[in-house]
Amino acid sequence: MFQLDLKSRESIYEQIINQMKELIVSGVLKEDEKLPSVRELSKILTVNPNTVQKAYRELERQGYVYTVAGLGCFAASMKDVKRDEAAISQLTETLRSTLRQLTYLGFTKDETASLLEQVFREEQLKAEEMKKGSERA
Amino acid sequence: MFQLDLKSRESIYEQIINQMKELIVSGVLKEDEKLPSVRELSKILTVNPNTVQKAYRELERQGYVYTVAGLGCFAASMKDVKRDEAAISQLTETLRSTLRQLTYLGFTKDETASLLEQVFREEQLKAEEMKKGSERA
Amino acid sequence: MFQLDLKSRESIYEQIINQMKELIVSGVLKEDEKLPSVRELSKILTVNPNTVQKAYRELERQGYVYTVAGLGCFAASMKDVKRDEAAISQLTETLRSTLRQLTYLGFTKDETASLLEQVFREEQLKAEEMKKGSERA
Amino acid sequence: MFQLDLKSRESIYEQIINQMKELIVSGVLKEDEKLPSVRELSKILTVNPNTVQKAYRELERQGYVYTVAGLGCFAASMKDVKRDEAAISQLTETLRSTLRQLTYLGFTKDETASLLEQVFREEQLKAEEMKKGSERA
DNA sequence: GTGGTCTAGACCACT
DNA sequence: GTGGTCTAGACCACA
Repeated sequence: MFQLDLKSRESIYEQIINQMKELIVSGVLKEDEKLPSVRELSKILTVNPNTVQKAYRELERQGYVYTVAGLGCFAASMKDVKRDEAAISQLTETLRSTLRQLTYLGFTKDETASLLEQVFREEQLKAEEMKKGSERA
Repeated sequence: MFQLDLKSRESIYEQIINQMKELIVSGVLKEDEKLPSVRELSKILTVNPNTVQKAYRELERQGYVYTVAGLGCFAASMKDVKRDEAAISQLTETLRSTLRQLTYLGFTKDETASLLEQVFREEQLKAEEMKKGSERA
Repeated sequence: MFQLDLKSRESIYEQIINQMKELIVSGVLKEDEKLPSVRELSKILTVNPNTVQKAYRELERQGYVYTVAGLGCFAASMKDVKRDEAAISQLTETLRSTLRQLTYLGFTKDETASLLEQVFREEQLKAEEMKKGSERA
Repeated sequence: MFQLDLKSRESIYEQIINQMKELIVSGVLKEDEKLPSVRELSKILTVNPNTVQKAYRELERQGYVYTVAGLGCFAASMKDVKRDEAAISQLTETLRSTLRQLTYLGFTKDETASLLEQVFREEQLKAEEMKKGSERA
């Protein structure tokens, strides 16, 4: 279910956040479906509960999940996801920076465009597979 | 010449690296042209010399500049820039992740594509301006 | 009759307490009228009986209801409600803190005052409606 | 400088957040002025560094401070404070609930209004005193 | 059982 | 020195 890479530069709690977003957005976790509890997930991933907690808290702050103390953490409606300007402008800045880096490395516009196309296709395939996987289950 | 943003989440030495790359790749700094010394640049930017030092070392490692002991740091030939797979695969991973984040926020494929197109154009304009600016000088 | 919001940060038993107070103070529940039993209410609200139990205990402690063993829980006379200093001082502290937070967000005195006026009016309307509703019944 | 109440229902990191907001909004901490470091403040308050860190992080998220890794945490411009709807609607809800509680305790509208007036005046006086205190220093 | 807070350490990257 | 992340425990209130 989860793939953590301890060697990655992405911190553990960020990896948890992103993979959980993937599950929620792709619909594997339906609205109001319960997420694994903090302790449960921490055992599965052999990570400290605090690390999972940190991820869950950030997910709640961004509107992907909601929390009921004593009951657990649940997938929110996609309508509740906060599409705030700050997040978007930050992502476009990252996008800009990444594209710039690629041109520094000598990538032509065409090379970059085809790379983009490839990434797009891969993501789409991945999303479809996740959906099928959850439907089969 | 340099625009440092202390409030940015990008670390200072990364900002220096990226802006120096910009200057080299765009041709503002010609091949074999001398870069400002570590001390000089650290005074201009009012940052710690160690920070500039670190940026220069990384630029050298990536082949953007070369160092001559006792003389200073010089812009390398663009042929020397290491187009190493590691850097590229890391950048594509960042790209992939960024695009994913955008879809999480509800961006459709079209919206994302047009955002990309826009970023592309902006970067191209910026590059052209820098070129003109350095030609005028 | 009851509106529980699981997504709220107010705990469930607090929501029960507050809404029951509303019913008692507004007169929808007359003096000495029987409240639904713990089991009954827990089924209606689909919450844990312990949660309802806890709410009822707290309501009794504050003097809003009284319990007769074997018979159930009844609305107390409003004279019995404990207007204890502790509760009041805590509420004023909360009030103070909330108003402070608003000024932090840049609310001017006028903005805050008009917000207060609005909240006041809404609460009054709500109280009147509840009264009418119970008189019609 | 700081007054922590370990017995309070308000958690430690929330107390730190609120008191720091007070200092920033009242102008005791000027724009771009450095806050005490995480470790420093944790020693002063005899609290765990993680607790202070949690507070600082939340302050940054809300726009009251900005962080430069390796340098420290600095007071942000008041323009950067995020006046987002979520925060405001939550505060009005708290306001509503508090006023309701007061009416339950038998407070008349007049009593509540005068209480409000009093809170307002106290806050204003406090703000003026803090300002004078910091000007004297 | 659940999440929320807290302590007392540790290691890392950056300035 | 700075903040950022993480571990390994603990205690609390709530359901």
